[in-house]
Amino acid sequence: MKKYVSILKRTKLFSGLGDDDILSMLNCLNAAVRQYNKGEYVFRQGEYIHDLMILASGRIHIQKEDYWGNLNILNEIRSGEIFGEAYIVPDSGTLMNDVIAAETSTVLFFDMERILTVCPSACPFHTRLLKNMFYTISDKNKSLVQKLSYMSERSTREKLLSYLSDEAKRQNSSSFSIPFNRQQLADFLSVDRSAMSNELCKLRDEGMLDFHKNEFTLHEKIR
Amino acid sequence: MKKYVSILKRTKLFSGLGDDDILSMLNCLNAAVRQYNKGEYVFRQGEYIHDLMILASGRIHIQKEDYWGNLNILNEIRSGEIFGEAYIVPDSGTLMNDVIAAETSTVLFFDMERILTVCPSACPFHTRLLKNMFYTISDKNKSLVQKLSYMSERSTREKLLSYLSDEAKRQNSSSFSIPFNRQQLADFLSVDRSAMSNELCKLRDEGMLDFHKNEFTLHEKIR
DNA sequence: ACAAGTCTGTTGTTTTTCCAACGGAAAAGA
DNA sequence: TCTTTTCCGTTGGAAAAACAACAGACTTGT
Repeated sequence: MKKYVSILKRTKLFSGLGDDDILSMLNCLNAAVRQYNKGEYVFRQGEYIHDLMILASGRIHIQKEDYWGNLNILNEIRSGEIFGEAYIVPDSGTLMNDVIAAETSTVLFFDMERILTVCPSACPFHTRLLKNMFYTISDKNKSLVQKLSYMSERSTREKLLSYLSDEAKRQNSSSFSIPFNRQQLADFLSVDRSAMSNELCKLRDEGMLDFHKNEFTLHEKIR
Repeated sequence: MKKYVSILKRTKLFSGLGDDDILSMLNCLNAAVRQYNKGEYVFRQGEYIHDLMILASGRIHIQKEDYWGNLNILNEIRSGEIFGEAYIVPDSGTLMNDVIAAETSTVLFFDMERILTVCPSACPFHTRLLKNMFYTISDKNKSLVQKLSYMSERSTREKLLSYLSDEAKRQNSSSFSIPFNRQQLADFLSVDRSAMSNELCKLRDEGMLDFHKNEFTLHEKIR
């Protein structure tokens, strides 16, 4: 278990905790580890989940296969991120998606029940962990709502505007950079790249904004 | 405060707790109440939020106004639901949306810091509250991810298929009913009603599914 | 410095969605 | 029962997005 402490230290869930604290908590929380090879299933649609997982290394895909067999990749979990947090409710039903290792991955499992129940020995850092966990889930929630607000726009143009508008707000400046290239932005907003590129240039020609690579500048509306 | 206990009892956050427990916890958590008239702002974009809110009565809209002044209603909070849970992270930045009373509303405010810190008097039901809160947020998270998966489909047809497919899984039957009429389903999936209606009929004509009003039946793919 | 590969804008065609409008069926109300 | 309203499917034209294909700019690696 010791070798995972340095990894866990850098995750949101264990931030602010010392090596010894983490190590003692791994016992306290009854943590388990498992390795998965590329392509191996971590969970399958229909299973019940009782643990919270942290991906210690590797890359994991949350996939969905619909009634007629069409496959879709919903989310990519990267090293240090948690997953399964949406299924910690006792009667939340079975897993809707498949969870598959996209490359060789190491997963840590934590007993949810233990995390939520303050341990009898009054493990002193449990409170900190609880807070961190709230923050992590709450943060994930926030970004989900935001993404939802972009995707609920009807047109590519409006999706772009709402996303860029939000980024300007978030970075508190009408000039800002985004963490995507064009293809990634298109995937993020679920639109066609070339159509999006086209729309971006129209917006530029109309004087709404300017951009150079990933640097964007929004302009005031002229009245 | 007493008059709110009966309302709170029916919320997920306070489920499983007795009247006296709730009342003592309202003190423990330093709860505050405020009334809002229709059209009044509860929060404005740009504010910092430190509390978790429960809507005791009324209806509240989470709205978004983009950089150029276009308005969008993102979410409707109904009586008994929580909101603001996405902003409990200390450095989560300022609120991205406006929060407005859609009708006369009563809002209860809870100090987040107190909820997350086990109170010194070891308030015996605090642990239960913490669990409930995890469950509530986690549940919200789950439904957000699901909705996101429908909306990330490119076409109306695929949005319908992924939603209906999921409902069939969830209700564990290829025959099931949905809680929407056509217009509501279209709003939920962010598509045009008539186009969606059209697509539904095409799917029916192709033998993929059948429906009568809100009752749907999915058919196996013929190979 | 050169070659190979990636990223981005552009264009024309096909496909899909949006929009407005209408009529029939069902539901709600008087 | 009769009227009014809501819901739903249908249609045709306008608008937008998807798709395929390509060329120039920029990167990367050798």
